[in-house]
Amino acid sequence: MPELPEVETVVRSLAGLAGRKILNVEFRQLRILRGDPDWSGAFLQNRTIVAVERYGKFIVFPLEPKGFLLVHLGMTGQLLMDAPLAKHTHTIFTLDEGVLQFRDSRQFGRVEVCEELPARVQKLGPDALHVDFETFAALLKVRKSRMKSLLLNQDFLRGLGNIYADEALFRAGIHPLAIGSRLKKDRVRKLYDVIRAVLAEAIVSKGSSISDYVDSNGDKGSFQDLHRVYRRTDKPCVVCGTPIRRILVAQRGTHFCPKCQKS
DNA sequence: ATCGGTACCTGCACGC
DNA sequence: TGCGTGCAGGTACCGA
Repeated sequence: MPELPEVETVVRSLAGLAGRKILNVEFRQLRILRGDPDWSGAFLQNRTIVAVERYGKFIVFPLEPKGFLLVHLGMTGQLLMDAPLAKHTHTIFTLDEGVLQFRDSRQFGRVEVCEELPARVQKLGPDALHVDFETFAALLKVRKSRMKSLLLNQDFLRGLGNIYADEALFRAGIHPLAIGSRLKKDRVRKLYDVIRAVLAEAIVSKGSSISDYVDSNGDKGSFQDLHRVYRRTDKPCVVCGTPIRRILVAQRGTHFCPKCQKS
């Protein structure tokens, strides 16, 4: 669920945590903790949260005097401030002011404590919202995979997921099965521009809430009302009226207009 | 080095 | 009502 716009919205809603001290942490479900619970709990105790940042789809809490708390929301993860504990509350952070909890019904999300950002996180591609055009074009030029797979690949570009990959390819008029390295420069430019546009618009709408997504105050986003192809199978294309098709690419539901989107 | 397929979970909508 | 099926915002890991 949570892709770049949703994670950005959560991060912004947690900005007030800068300066808060972590007094105690309770790991109720160890599956979602990456690392040793005793070490992680002891490391976090009495550390101060310096800031709340986004790294692709990761939420990063830099700590003083050192280290990081990382949270990935997976498909259904939620970070909530001062909310009631619930069935799927897996981690409870007691702060000097307030309580932060991690909930995740599907348990695909992860909480991780580290002294340095792990290599697998550092090696992710450039951020989808901040990459410059020349870098984006150069990376795309050497990729032979299908565009949909490529946009989902965080090692290529970090931040996009299933919703915004489909929405961006539609806006760019590019077929999800098109091969990256074969795209002409003007189409690459168009794709670059619409990726930034759709992400920026989604952030303004505070993300897309399909079923679970909420920010740390429990508020839903509204960008789902502005989706043009995602989960609009058989509905008319907003541009040409052709029924939107759904196919599987890389095992993910992929929505596109067969008339507007060309290889 | 890249790529595709599979596994990991719970919950919901749907058809019978 | 209940059951089986398919689907869901993600990533890690495996083998080709």
